[in-house]
Amino acid sequence: MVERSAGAEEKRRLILDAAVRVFAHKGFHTSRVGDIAEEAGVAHGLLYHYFASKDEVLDTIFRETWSELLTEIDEIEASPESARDQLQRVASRLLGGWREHPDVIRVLVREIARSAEVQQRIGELVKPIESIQRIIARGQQTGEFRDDFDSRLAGIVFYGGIEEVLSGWVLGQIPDGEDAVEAAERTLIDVVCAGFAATPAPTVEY
Amino acid sequence: MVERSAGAEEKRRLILDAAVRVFAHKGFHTSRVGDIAEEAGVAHGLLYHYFASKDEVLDTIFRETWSELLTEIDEIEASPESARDQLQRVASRLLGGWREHPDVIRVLVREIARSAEVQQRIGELVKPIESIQRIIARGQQTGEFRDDFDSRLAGIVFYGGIEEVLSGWVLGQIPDGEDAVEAAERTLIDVVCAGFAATPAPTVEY
Amino acid sequence: MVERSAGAEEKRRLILDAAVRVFAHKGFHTSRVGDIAEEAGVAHGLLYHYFASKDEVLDTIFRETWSELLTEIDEIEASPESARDQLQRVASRLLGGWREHPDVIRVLVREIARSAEVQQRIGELVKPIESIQRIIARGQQTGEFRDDFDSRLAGIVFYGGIEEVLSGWVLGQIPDGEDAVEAAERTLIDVVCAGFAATPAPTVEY
Amino acid sequence: MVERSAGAEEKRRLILDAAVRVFAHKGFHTSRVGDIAEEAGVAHGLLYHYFASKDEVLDTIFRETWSELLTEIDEIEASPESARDQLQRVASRLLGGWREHPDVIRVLVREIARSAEVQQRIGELVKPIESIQRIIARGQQTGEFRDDFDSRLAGIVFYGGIEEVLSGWVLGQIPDGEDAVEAAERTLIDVVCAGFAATPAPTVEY
DNA sequence: AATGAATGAGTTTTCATTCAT
DNA sequence: TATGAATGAAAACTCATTCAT
Repeated sequence: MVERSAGAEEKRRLILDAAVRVFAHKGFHTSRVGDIAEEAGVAHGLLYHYFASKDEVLDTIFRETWSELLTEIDEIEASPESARDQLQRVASRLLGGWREHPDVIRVLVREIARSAEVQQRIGELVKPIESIQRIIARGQQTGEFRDDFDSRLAGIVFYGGIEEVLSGWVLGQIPDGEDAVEAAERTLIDVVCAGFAATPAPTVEY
Repeated sequence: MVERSAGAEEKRRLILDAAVRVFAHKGFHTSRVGDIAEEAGVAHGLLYHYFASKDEVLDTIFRETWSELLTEIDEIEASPESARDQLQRVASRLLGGWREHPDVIRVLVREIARSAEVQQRIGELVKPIESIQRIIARGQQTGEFRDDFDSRLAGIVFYGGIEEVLSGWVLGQIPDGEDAVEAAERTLIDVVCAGFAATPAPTVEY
Repeated sequence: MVERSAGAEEKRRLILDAAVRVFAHKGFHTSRVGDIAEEAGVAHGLLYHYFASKDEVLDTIFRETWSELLTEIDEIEASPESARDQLQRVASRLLGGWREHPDVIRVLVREIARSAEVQQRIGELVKPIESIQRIIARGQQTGEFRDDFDSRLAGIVFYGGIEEVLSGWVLGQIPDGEDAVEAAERTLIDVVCAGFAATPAPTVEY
Repeated sequence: MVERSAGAEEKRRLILDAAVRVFAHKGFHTSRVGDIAEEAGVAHGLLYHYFASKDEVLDTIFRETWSELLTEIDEIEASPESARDQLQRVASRLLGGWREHPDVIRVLVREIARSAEVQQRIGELVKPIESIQRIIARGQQTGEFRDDFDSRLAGIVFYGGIEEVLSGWVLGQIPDGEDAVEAAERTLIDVVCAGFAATPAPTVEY
């Protein structure tokens, strides 16, 4: 990364933050470079001083957010806590992001998570899922979770639950209040982890 | 809706099917109207004989697929089966679509499900979630499920699990074999319904 | 001209009349062939059964109206009346067309009179002006009019006066009542012929 | 109106002048945006930097020309001259435009003056006629003109005469030499004002 | 660094015309 | 005759990107 003056770095941030807001509200493809520049209060030409293309702006948003996230998830995964607690903290981290940076989440969920284009450019997208899958698998090995289900699929289901809740907030389908995050987190963990739980498996009788 | 000759209806289908394939492979925004026409083997002008715009083609794809889906889900919801069985069948229907019409699912998942543009045009997108939520709530009322969790959030989590599995297939992240669908379905139901289940509730201690 | 069955001729008229209405309201370039067909209540393909192109429809409208007009003007020019009376009748004929076929006049004034394209195809457009110019010149020769002005220019001015009045009606700028036509005719003749008149200003008495 | 750099303003003019030439020779509807750009020697995209659409280019041409014209006509109307002299100067100004900017006149006459589309957008089109009508009416009040004719209709006739002369030049129907303008002006005033005149037909002596 | 004028490839859409039925 | 499905040339307009200043 090239060393830049403080003022320059400021402008870069300005553009990046503006891009997040614009992408969040209009979608990547529908957003024009001029929109971003206008939102940032700079001339659109300046964007090309800091980024090679509109695509690179999106990539950058993702990477900056994601790398931080990945670090934290890695730490959680490395902690000595129970699998259940680890899952809870992962969910908490992912859902909590919403309250702090809703627009960033909007962009991640809508423009990145399901886009094949970006998917190809960025392999890191699936890393959180992989962490979750490993946590579950470890929970199965330690006997904390029962082991009669596929941890890979279960990880996907767990992660999908998180993403859908985020998506619900993004699209305004579910109430998004002060304690909405906590409620969502609790429900998710309660329900899914109960399903994972080793013991008194529910006596399902058909 | 205008009455059309049989031959004309055929061409309309041709274009619609071609559009599904093209959107599935290149994404809506990246697909050109000419691509669709070429794939369908017709002149691009013909597309505008049947549809008002490229957008309307996407809308139509969604609506035709979705209305059929909604009918089936309504039937499931109205059946006298247990909540768990109903959920299983809903999941089965949603996941089963992948095997039968993968490209349609691709388009639904990538272009429609999370797109704010389409979302605004189409309120029906959330109906399956609502069905699921009602099924869960009813399960709680009958005592089949425990009632110490929020059925609305739980519905979202369940639906999210389904969508993420589909997404995994769409993006090629999880194996997609002959029995992948059945496996996914089983895991989903096993895990999540176990979490819902009334008895030996997990001893949650914070 | 090809002999046609009575029914066929009817359809042709239907289309032609519809075209007049449509051109009058939307202008030639802005009118689509489909608009004409719809207005006529036939399929747009049929138009090409009777006319070679959209252009030919406009040409036909012009020719059918104009040839009748030219015949009448020729008759007026050949009559033994005074120049002033001839001019009055020409003006009367041109302005009177408005009451009977406003849409035709609309099309003539707006789409044909000033269009270079049509102008080139149709030399007959200027024939009324030429008649007027000859009538004036003859009035000068007989001493009815003074001869110290250019009859060609005067003819143009006279004709221009007529056209502008029509244009005023077309564009809704001047009142268009029952007797508007007569009033316009009188003013035109009063004023302009008085200007042409050889001697002592016209004592206008009705 | 946005402040622009001198160089930018130059390019804007370049495009506007090119548009006048192109519209004058091919007509508005037949001219492509690319033609204008080519004539101006710029990329067609630049046109959209300065104007919102092809329509706006036409509007601008009209407005810029017309507002200047209206100012001058207002000045004439406000002058202490006789009605006849005022009419002469108005005619002179309108006809004189032809010698100076024939292409602008071509566009005004053919594309704007009688177009319903433009008419609706621009109410100012009729202002010169209104000035003429007021001048005539004032002439009637002062006794300079007889008052037994409708000044509104007379104004239209007068203006129509002017427009038709311009039209004759535009369409190449009347000779357009060095002194054609002066001749036309003289004939118009001679004839029409004589018709207006209160008393014994004008003894025109040069 | 910063601006915004300038470029032009690319896209949707329109619509006159043809033609099989 | 009559229909309307089918064609495809043409045109307006967009917008990411470049570059002179």
